[in-house]
Amino acid sequence: MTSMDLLSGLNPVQRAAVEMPEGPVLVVAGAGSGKTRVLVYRIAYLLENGIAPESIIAITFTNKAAGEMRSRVADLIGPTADEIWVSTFHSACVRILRREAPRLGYANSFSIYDSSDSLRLIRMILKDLNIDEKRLPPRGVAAAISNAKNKLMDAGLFSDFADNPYEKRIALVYTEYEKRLAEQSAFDFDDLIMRTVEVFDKHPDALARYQGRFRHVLIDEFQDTNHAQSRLATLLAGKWRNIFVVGDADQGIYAFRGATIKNLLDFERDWPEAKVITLEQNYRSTRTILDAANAVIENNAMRKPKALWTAQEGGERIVRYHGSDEHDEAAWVAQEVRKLSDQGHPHADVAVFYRTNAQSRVLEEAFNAASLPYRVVGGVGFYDRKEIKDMMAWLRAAMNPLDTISAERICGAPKRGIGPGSISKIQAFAASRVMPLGNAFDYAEEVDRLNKKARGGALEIGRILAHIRDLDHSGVPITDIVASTWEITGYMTELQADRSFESLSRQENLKELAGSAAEYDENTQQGSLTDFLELVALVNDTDEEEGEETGVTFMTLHNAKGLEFPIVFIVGMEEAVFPHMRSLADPEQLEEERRLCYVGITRAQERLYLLNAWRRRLWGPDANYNTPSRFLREIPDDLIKEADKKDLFTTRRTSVDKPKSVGGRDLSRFKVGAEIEHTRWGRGIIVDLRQSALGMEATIHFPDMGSDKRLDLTLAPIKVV
DNA sequence: CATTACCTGATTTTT
DNA sequence: TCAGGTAATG
Repeated sequence: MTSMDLLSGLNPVQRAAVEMPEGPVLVVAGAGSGKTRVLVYRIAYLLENGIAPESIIAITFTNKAAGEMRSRVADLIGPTADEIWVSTFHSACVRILRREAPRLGYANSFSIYDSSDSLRLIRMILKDLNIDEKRLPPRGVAAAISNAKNKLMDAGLFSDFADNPYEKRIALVYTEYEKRLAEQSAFDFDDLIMRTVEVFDKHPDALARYQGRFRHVLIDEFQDTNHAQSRLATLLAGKWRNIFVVGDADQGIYAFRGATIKNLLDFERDWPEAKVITLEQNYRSTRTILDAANAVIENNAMRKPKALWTAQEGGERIVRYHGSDEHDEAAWVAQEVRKLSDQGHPHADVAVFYRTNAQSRVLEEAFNAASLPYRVVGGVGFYDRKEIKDMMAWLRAAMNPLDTISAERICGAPKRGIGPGSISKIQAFAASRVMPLGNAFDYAEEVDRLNKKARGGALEIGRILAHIRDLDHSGVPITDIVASTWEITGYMTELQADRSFESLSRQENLKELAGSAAEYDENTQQGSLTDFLELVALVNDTDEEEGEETGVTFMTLHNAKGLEFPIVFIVGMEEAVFPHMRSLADPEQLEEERRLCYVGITRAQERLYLLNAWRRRLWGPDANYNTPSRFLREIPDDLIKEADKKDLFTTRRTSVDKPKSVGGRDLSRFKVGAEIEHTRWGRGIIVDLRQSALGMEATIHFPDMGSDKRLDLTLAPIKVV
């Protein structure tokens, strides 16, 4: 491909950005102005001009963005693209640390602790230090440590700066936390960045290697970088000074996580010879939508003025609907989606955004009631689920015996007669032999006063871990290792013995885990278990949502960044919901909410709907009456059209159509109030029935057991009496 | 040691 | 509302 062909699809400004000579470049790119395009073409341009692919590193914020960039570059220039480092900050750092970790006294097979692992560790430390969780909430400690690490403040520095009793206590915990992470050869999320920087700071030869290699450093979404990340970028680009960053200060929505748009605003100060290019033409949205977005964002005081424009004229007016409550709001969305689909708009063209994940629930109910297809992106992470964490703990414990968090976890998954008491006995033994907990199971015979059951259980755990290691060494596909693990641990058998609804969905989840392992096996020539564990640690399931694009998409506004849809609904536009309650008191946080609103609005290509509810139940028994969001007031009236309410109630949910039979079993006799008999638990009464993803879920009260059970009717061994 | 029943407690966004 | 931790019980 010639240079002419390559660049022909770009406008003059985009093209100028792509063709910038070497040296630092800042591309200020408004929403929908072709930011990703510029990055992708820049890479292609560099390659065309003789830059070796392995000397380019492109860093994005999410795995999804990295994947997209990789495939778009591959589309342009073919398989050479594989040689380029296209990754997130975190995975780039892991890649560096896999090699350099020994310099920090870590094993190459280090574990990566996610936030729930860190929280668990912090709880243990609080217990050991005899600090009451009420005096020092673990979550707060975790947040403080995370913030510190994002600012490259290690425990020592933090202690030096701690000037009140509260901070001093946190400093104590932080110090111990770091010590234990090191003992367990584990990094938490924030460590991945901070400790990579530490390697570079302490070992000039390591820094020199990467600096020499990466002749071009490209960074997407620069406004979302935190101090540690921007420092890392600065270090990497330190030798060649070819740092090409793209960002939009108006779309910075991660300050709560330590991101600071200062990095973007100070770029020219940090790189005095920098060239700046501003992309202001929007190719995505209608004039109406863009006018609304601009009108909202203008209310941010702390902002450099910038106006996006579009060549598109007019467009549909923005539709407003005032729901009476959240159910009404959701039902209205559903009926409008139905109407749109009758008019020929595919469901996949529609997205519904909300501020918090909890809001998806009502929408799901409404869409189920209306039999409309949807998919929820994000929410409770797949890898956060118990069964997944349990399975991962087995694999992690096998690969990193120092990983105490995982070793403790597997003692109870499934139960083997090893309770807290036995664990501390084994731990004491391990300590006396200077041996990691993960290796101590094999020596259970030598542990003092361990009861018989625990002893046997521990020995079995030891055998299982050895077996997993064997499988890994003999190059067995990861899929088989995963499946073998849930077999030999007895985890799957235990789940299968239980016919409850939860158990079924857990089994499904485990199979899904095997599915992602299979995907890994397919895409990797010589994979290893460690490699797979790393992938799982850094990739959350929202990233890989290929496949069915048939339904309406539900997601949080944060998740929507970087995406676009012809038709967008934003629900819950009320004070205290959006802007979120926790931001109301602080002007800076409020501006972040406004940027979030800006992001949401600019996702829409053709039509935009903004909704609020007068009355909403957020948590607990009583409802909130919130005024409409200030962001609504900031949009000029002439861009907005009020929706009429008239046909709403025709589609209100009156009854849920339940399938007569699911999975070949006749369900019509199961009704609320019906008396049934269960082969194991005896007689019971159905107190609730609901349709679920997997079939029909019933809540059944068994008087003899004194408790309710949730069962799947298609599978549970029950019959109507 | 395991199970269960309560009982908190906390509720934003995520690599 | 709900999940996760803890206390009480088998």
